[in-house]
Amino acid sequence: MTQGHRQPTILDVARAAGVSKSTVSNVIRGVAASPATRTRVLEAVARVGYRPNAVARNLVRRRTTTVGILLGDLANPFYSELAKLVGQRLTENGYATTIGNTDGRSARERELIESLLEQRVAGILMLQFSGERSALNELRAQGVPVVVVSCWEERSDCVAVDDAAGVELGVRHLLELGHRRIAYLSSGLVEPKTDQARFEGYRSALAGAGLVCAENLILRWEHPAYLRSGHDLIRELQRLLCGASPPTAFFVSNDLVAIDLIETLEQLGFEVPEELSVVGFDNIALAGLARVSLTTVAQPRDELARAAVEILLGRIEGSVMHPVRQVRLAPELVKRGSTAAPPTVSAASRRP
Amino acid sequence: MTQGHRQPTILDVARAAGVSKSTVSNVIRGVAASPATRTRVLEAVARVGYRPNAVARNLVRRRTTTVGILLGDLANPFYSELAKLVGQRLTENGYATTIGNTDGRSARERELIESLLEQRVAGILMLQFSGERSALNELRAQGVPVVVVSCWEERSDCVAVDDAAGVELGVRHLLELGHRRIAYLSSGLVEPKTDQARFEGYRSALAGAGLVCAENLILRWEHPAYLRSGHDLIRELQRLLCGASPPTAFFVSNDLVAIDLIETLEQLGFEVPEELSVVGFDNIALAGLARVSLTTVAQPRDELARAAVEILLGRIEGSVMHPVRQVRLAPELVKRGSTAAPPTVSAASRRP
DNA sequence: ATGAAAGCGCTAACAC
DNA sequence: GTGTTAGCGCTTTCAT
Repeated sequence: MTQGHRQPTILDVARAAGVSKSTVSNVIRGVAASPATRTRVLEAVARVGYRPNAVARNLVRRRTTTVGILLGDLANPFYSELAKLVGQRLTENGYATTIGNTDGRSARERELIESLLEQRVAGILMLQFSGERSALNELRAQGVPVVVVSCWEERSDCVAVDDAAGVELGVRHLLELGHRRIAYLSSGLVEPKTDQARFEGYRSALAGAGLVCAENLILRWEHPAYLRSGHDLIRELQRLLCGASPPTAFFVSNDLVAIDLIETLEQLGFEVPEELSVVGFDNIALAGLARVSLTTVAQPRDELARAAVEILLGRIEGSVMHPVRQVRLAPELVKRGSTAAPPTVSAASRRP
Repeated sequence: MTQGHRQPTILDVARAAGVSKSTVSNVIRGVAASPATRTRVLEAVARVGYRPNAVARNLVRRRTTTVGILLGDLANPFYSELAKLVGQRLTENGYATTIGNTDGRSARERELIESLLEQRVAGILMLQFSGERSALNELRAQGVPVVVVSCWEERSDCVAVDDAAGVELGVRHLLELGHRRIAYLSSGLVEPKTDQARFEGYRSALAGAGLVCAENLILRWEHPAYLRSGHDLIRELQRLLCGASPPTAFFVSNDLVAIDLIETLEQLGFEVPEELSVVGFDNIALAGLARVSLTTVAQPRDELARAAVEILLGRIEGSVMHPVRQVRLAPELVKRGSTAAPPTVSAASRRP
């Protein structure tokens, strides 16, 4: 039992079973084994308490079965929910996962990629991507498969929702409710590329209704922060609300900030949805709570995870040299209690 | 650039720099190097595009710098928030993390541990633990450090909040508000051990006020489910609410279920906190939203993570043979809007 | 079906 | 300070 505290190796098993190393190896991997020796070896394995050393195996096979998952923030439900799904699928396929938080900083992203490369991961799933060209090049040069998830990236395999179409769904819903002055809100919590695509959707949806998007109805900030966290943001919001022709609704580029907005608006004395409507993006679990009840554009997380893993494993186990594979999924509008018809003029003017 | 697609090894660098393998190794590890050769080697590293192979290093050093994190459910904010903190601290200390979801199933837990052991992780952090004795024994036998986090476990290093004290805080708050009939609710989402400890806290707090805990005010179910998910659970809840002497308040063993309870109660036509008060446990971010505003017993997640990592690294890097280290942290009550004084009799009888 | 032998890419004594 | 050497524990030809 206590044998100097060296873990038993395949050689110990071989000796215990009276066979050679390679025979043990064969038995363990389930190839070429006569029933007789098979049981002998298995017994020996149990007797000495042998457990294969994956590190050694990985070295000699020159590949691991670990995939790296890079994400923005594990405390953000959108990422943790997605990470869970992706991890599940990976496990089912015999892969282990190692996780890294970038906190939205591209320096951190580089470090993490570097580390994953040293670990010789079989592939990488980027649930958030800074968009840095160099990172992608590095990975391509190393021949490590990558798929970018939930964020469109032409230069790489990727699977994402159709951002513009999603926003159009949301904006059109607001238009149908009768809103004409719809504000757009976004924070650095979503990647610049994604935000840009969503903003385009917003603009084109307005254009489709013969409306132009007014500069003073747009509020975007770059740091990954919430309204609550910065007083200047709240001031900007107030300026927006008290301008010449204030909005009657908001489209917000992700649920977390949408919820943050609702909190802030209510704190400022506005009622949602009676006075102001709010639409989010993502459909995180939180949005579905009765107390929150956020109307939002749902990303099909399950599909996202399924497609991402399928593409990644395809690259790892086979056709690395194939053309870029990109999947664009359809978003869906989930109507809940944060949207309603705009207040009538008389009701609106009743405000303090 | 394209060199038959074999990654450059330390030997390639050695040749390129005109030195031996070990000199390169020395430079990379930052030991014994004359400034002259140092730069020569570093140049060669850059020229050939060398990246150390961690797999090979791990094999020869007979240890990795990866720690395994086992948790119940990544989609549960309590775990994902904790996992983030723990991962952060680990990264700061040069460790990578690999994550595994047990989904609360102990079979899955065993599989994951087995896999981590094969990967030869340096240590394991169990953010949820089934309590299975055999798992712990196995790990001890392998000499792999483990610390159980947020769940008390005498047989192992662990750091957790004082569950009983936490519940007493919550129950005493309810008592002070004037509640006398306080129900206890818990689901399989929290480990049996933890639930037991919390239940004891509940009982002792009641006893401290000269109250006995009535059987018909207790609702516990074992599967990790929500009220919403099962109609029989809702029926049981209704039975509890319509009994001879119904509760005026609930203590719930975790926030997710507490929020679930509030949703269910409101759906059933009860107002929270006007008719029924609810106290949770954990203080996940969600609980702090104005729309949710859950009074709850906070676990100091930051402290939990800090202590857990400190103990684990202590074991990994040093004193494996020391006596069990256990840290019990003090919980804190966070009063919010889900608790209030019980309704007066006349108000109560006004119910439909 | 089984065994012998040659590494995988690196570190760590130990010589020089 | 630098080079030589002997493995780490396993897989994988290649003989037998």
